Amino acid sequence: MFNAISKQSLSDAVFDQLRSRILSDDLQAGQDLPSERVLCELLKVNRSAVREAIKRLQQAGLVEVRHGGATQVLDYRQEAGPDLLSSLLVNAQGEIQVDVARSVVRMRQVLSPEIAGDAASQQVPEVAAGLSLICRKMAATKDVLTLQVLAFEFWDALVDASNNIAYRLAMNSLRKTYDHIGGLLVQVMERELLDLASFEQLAEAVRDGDRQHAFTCAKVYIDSSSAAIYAVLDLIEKDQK
Amino acid sequence: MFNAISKQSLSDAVFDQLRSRILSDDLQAGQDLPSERVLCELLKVNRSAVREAIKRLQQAGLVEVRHGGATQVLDYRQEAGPDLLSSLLVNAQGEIQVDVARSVVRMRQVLSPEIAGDAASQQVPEVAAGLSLICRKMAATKDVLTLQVLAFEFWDALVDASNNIAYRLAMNSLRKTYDHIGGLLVQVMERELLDLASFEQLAEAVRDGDRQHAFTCAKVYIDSSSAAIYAVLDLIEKDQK
DNA sequence: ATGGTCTACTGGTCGTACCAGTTGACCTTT
DNA sequence: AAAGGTCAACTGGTACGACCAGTAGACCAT
Repeated sequence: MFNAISKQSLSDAVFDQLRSRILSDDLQAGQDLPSERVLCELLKVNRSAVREAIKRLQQAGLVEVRHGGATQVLDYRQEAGPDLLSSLLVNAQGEIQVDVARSVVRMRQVLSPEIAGDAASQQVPEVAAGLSLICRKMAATKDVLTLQVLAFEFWDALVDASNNIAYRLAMNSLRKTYDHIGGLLVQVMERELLDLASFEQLAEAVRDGDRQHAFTCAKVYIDSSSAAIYAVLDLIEKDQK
Repeated sequence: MFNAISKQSLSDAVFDQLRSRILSDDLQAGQDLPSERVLCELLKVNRSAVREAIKRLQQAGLVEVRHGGATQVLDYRQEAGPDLLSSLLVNAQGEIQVDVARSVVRMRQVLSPEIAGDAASQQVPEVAAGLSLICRKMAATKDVLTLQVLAFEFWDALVDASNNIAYRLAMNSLRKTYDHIGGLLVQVMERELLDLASFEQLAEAVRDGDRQHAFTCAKVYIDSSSAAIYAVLDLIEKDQK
């Protein structure tokens, strides 16, 4: 398999560097960022590149910029949104931050049953059809990677079906975080992925509009899947010490 | 009371306009954005302003820009994070999007009990102290506005105590959405705000490390509070028709 | 049908000049 | 001493204009 060559513009590089300095407390909250002109000097790039990077930091809730005054570093724990999770997951040394990973898994664990329940109570026939289609596709393959993709599609469909834009956007952020370590998880979740019955049962509950049953099915599945991940995270944590 | 004069830079204005065009499907997903040079012409601003705005759109997950190719509008439902909620809440005509509001309230409703439960099971003495301090402050005031602020602080402390960065960042986004309509909610939630016993009970459960009790207390409180908000949203919806 | 190549686009970078808001030192005035 | 005005030296915001770099499509040679 080939991997796409990753390119990065200058402003992206500046953004990455500043972000990681902020997230690693190298630039602490309340502190002033060096002025744009100074940053140009330090980073040897044009001011436009610096400005574009700072705009993105601002958008991400990491800094506050005031015309005429200095640009201040904010407390990301207080200001930023879940978009940050994917960059928090891996620290500057490339190590996985286990506590961040646990947080993400936990949130997914908590939301998933509710999503399934809400989806069921919407009672949309097309959704049920879509879910069982995915189930059939899952039954037709034995490749774990394909299964994982289909499983993601399954949950994606459920999230859409829940008709809740907040769920949708939140899961988008969680998904992007998963993407960073998705490879690690394939093996871990193998057992859960092969457990087709769970998916079918859940699809059935949604078809029947049985909120409670959908909730329970989803909970059983996601709890066991989460437990498997937690176990791996514990191992990683021990390994890092 | 005085209100700060709101200023807006050009690139902010460009960002706002493009964003709202995207969110209102005026610029649909898959479509190409006009080229930067054309946008300059159309909007009568410098290219830097346009570029900074586009960088922010990119950061928000609304567009994909490819060097050499055209900049494409993405499907925000699939790509964006919860940061978007606050801009989705109010449409171009200034009307509240009731379904978005319902989504946000629902997500908060679902997360809150879990947050409380997780916070309780962390068993940190300082947290318990902080919570009861806030309770005492709440008992000492009868001003609803102050109460609301304190209530927010209370939940904020709980979220911190849950020791879950994903919860934290998600609630940040939800909070920013609330801020837009916070004024509307003060009266609605008056009854819940005055219900000090709930807060105290919850604080107690957290102090005792009683996960189950904390969960239940939080659920009872947040369910009734949510119900009140749903009722108002229903009214608003009827009013808009 | 494949692969080169040329051209007219697209976004990316640069440097410089100037506009606009903030801050603090300093100097009045009261 | 306190209030307010003034000015200089910062800060970020905007503007042009030039050029670099990647893409996509038309066209041509193989």
